[in-house]
Amino acid sequence: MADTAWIGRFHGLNSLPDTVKAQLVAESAVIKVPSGTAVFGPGAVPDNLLFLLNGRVRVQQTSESGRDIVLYRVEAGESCVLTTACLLAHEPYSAEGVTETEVTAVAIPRGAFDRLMASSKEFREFVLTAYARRITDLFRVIDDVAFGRIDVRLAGRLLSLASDKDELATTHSQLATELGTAREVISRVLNDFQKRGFVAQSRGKITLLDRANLSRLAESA
Amino acid sequence: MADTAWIGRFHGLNSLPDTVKAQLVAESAVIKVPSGTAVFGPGAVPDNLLFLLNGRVRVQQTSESGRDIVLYRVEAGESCVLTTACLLAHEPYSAEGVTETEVTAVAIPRGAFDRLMASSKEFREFVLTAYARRITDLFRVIDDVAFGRIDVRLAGRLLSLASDKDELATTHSQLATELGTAREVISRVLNDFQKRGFVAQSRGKITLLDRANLSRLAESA
DNA sequence: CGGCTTAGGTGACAATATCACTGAAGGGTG
DNA sequence: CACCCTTCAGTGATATTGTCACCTAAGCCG
Repeated sequence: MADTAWIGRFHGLNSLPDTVKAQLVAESAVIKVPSGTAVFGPGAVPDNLLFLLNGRVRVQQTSESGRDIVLYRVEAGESCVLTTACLLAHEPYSAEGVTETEVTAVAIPRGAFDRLMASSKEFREFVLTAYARRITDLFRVIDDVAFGRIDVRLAGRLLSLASDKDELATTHSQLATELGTAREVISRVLNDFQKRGFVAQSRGKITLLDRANLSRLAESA
Repeated sequence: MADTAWIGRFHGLNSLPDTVKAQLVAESAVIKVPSGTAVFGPGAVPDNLLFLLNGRVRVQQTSESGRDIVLYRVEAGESCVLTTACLLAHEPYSAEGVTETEVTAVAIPRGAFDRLMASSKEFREFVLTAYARRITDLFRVIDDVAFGRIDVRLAGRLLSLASDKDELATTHSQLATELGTAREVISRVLNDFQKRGFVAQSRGKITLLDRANLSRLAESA
């Protein structure tokens, strides 16, 4: 009996019939990818759909001018549907996916993916729902970039990047990429945060001192 | 013999086996929608996937602050996949689709959509490719909003909205929504264009006078 | 004609982006 | 350790874009 335990991690895959689960397990492979690897993007066309068991993938875009912006992150329990889009769309994507941690993932080959799409309603829903979620993520990015204030966005991003820790090992440049802005802008806003006692800074490190006020700022739509 | 002629309009559907074509035609209905109708969005949850035979649907988003931005347009021969996303994602979308012209479309009910996804590899590819295209559209919007210059974007948008005509019946406000900016900004840029002889303006109307220079500006990444 | 609604203009100011630097921190290496 | 060297961060000047407040003009309609 193959080990189908990982399927339980994917909300929406649990309800697959046992035969389909078996098929899925039989045709897929669990892989490990080191941190910092491009899993798709220009020059790295994948031929697998990835389901993340552990770790995180950052999806970002580089504009012609060379500037970057983070689009969204794929977390454990989610699938990286852009890999399939990458396969199907023959136009080259300017977006790329990079592992931010070591990643354990289930790789489903193209053929198996298609067979599963054909045979299982639940699998179809899972995949289409994943697409829908990414699209909403992108809507959110557009809204933020077009209409959001930089200080509000930065406060929110600091909190979400820090998660439960209070220290954040990141440079101003990286934060600029997170928000699609310039490093100088981040530097100025962070200095302002520092003056207000929200954070402390040292080279390559930011310490959150006042989550309450950062949250309040982040919420002020 | 049912009329399957419209299928020919959809690149990617042509290659469907005849049995599938017949199924598609049998289960779908050709509908007409007047201009200015919301086909999906908050308060208008659809239960059909639309394939556009004629006309155009504008998809735009309204931010919390009440400002709008146009995300992309669905043209004849394309499918409005966001309707399916709308169905699947139980979270409410802030985006809405509005017909810009009278629209003739093939409406495929949810159930038929799912059966087609199950039965036809070509149909699956068609749908997933449509998703991929929308995602690239959104990438493009993000890139423009985050890194593009307003004059460059406006020049490009004027050209694409005008298509082959030289007159454009649109207000500064509408153009502001196109680009997700403020009316005043559009007014200033248009006055600049006018001074440079690129366009002429009158109330609610813009005439393109110098496409060559507008193009050159639009291309200057 | 006079009032009403919508389109568009404008100045002042705020926020953000860009440019061109500067110095400072830390990591190697002799 | 001293010396480079690279990367990170700070800063002033300036350009672009967004915001606010208010104004004028055009067209519609009674």
